[in-house]
Amino acid sequence: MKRTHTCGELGKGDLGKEVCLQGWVRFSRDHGGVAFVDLADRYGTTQVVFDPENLPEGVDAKAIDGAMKGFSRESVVSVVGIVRDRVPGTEDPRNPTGEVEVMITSAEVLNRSAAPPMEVGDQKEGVLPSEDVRLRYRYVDLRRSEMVHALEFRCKFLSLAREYLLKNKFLEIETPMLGRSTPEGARDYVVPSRLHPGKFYALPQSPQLFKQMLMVGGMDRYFQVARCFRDEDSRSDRQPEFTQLDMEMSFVDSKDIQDTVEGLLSYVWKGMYGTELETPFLRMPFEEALEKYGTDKPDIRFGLPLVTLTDVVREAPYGIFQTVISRGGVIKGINVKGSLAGDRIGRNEVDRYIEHAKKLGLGGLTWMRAKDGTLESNIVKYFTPGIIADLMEAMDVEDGDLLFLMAGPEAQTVAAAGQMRLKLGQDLGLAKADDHRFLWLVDCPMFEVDPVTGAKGAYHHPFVLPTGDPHGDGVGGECFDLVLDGNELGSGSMRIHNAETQREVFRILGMSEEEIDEKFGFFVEALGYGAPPHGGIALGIDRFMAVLLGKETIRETIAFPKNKRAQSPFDGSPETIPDDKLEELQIMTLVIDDLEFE
RNA sequence: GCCCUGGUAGUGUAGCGGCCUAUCAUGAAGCCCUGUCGAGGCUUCGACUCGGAUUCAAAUUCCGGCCAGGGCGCCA
Repeated sequence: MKRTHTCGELGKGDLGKEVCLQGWVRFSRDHGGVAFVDLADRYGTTQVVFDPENLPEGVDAKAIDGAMKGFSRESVVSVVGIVRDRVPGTEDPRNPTGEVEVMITSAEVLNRSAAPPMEVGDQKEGVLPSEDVRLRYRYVDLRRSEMVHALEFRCKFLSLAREYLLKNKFLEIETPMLGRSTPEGARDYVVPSRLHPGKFYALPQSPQLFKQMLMVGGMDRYFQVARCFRDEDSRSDRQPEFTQLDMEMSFVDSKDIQDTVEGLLSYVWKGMYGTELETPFLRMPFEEALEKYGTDKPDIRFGLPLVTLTDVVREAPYGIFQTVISRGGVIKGINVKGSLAGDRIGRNEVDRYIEHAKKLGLGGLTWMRAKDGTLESNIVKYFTPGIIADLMEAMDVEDGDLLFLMAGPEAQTVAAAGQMRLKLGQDLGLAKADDHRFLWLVDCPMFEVDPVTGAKGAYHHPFVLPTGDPHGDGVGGECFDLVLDGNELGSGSMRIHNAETQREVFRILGMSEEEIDEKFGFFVEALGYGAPPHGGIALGIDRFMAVLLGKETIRETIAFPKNKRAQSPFDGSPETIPDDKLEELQIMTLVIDDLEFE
């Protein structure tokens, strides 16, 4: 008999029906006579019961009993039975199907499972196996409701996004996976060409050039759920292959793109959560983000702003500050308000923050407490009453507050102070998991200068439209990042649509005319054939899902992720290939039997 | 390339120089049990990541490797 219902849909309305359920044996409880089995699938769990005392005429109890001997955990089974009310008082209110049960009249094992390497049922306060084990047996792990939820969530998100974009004139277009390797950027994943020995394709780091050429091609509005590849070391929020919701629009400005994303997310929000997303999102200039939050992706779910104190304490005869300032460094402060439990952070905890500060690369951490209208600490003696008053005003100090001061070279100290702020926010429980705050990071620089080599690099990428003369000092880029709860979820920009401007930016980035022609000639040429003003954005879907689902890593939102070393625990890739295949591709490797030749 | 954390039965853990023939839970196997739902009871099974060193004695200390994760660099 074929399945008539899933394991998540039977209810009072089905009483008396003969049904066939097929699924996995999650838990079973054999009482010697009566026996219960929780039969589960993606849709839910239904209790089926073997009730030998109450079987209808003609049912072979022995056969059922025999089949059920094979109902080991996670075995796939098929049962036929009658939907009936549960004995009063034994309903399970936690389970949507908990008002009814299926009395088995026939049972069959479809495929017996070996003892599973992990608990699949999620009623219990689960002790999950290590990620290692979970990934090796991902097909078992995927049965857990948490994984089912994550994948359903992701699917629904993308499906709503697609719905919105299609309603708004966007055209979904696929772009090639086999393309050419472009300089700069991340390391490419590379694919050898059999027909052109010695030549290689590169898998796309993003469809950037193709989507721009789609605009030149008059497609007007494009989107794609695009798989992208970057051969760089993994982190909890990135892995070799990832998914972007990629968009591009013609005849728009930055605000149009931002409005489109806000509209898109509002639509998705409504569909996912049934609530209105607050728009427009906050726009925060790049400089303000760095100044107040010490990062270009601020988490604005809580305060604890950083305060620059360099000028305030400039005259204080405190050796550490003097040295730092004389070397052009900065002093940053955080006020942990007494109302945020600053007054409950004890000396031991302060010491731990000092240790943490050192781990972040700071020389140390200066701290003070506000009491009786002034500041207390072992170093206040170096500060005149005037400086203390200025400090208290700059940091908005009240009794009970705890101040942390950090000093050092600017970039490093700002970043470390930002990390410290996040650490405090986390320790004090200031950011609530279900609170989400979007913001647009705007007014970004066009270029960043490598502090060591002095070379200019693109802050976003070389296709961003400069806001002025690209040679101008500190010229801005017409670009913006979408930030959610301290995560960069996307970055967008207006693009250069003038061929000469594009060449000029390449030159500033240190490319010769020959290099430009060689690497980007096709692209610059395209801009010369009627490229409309255009711009777009790409949203990092894996990260987006991880943040919304409250997951620590993007791997929780990907069915088959790579591990930290970019290997696939399921199929064992990457793997060597036979010599004859290498020969066909005319490839020789420098690795022989694990010996690497440099 | 570098730094940090961890590696004990199938799974999750305790132990952190001799009380270790290694704890507990879960699981698996078997038995008992007619209303459970993480059922319950009884019995049994099953483990110190690898190599070296220190020591009378190492799961425990040290060194190195391997494996996993987090981070720095890297990620236009």
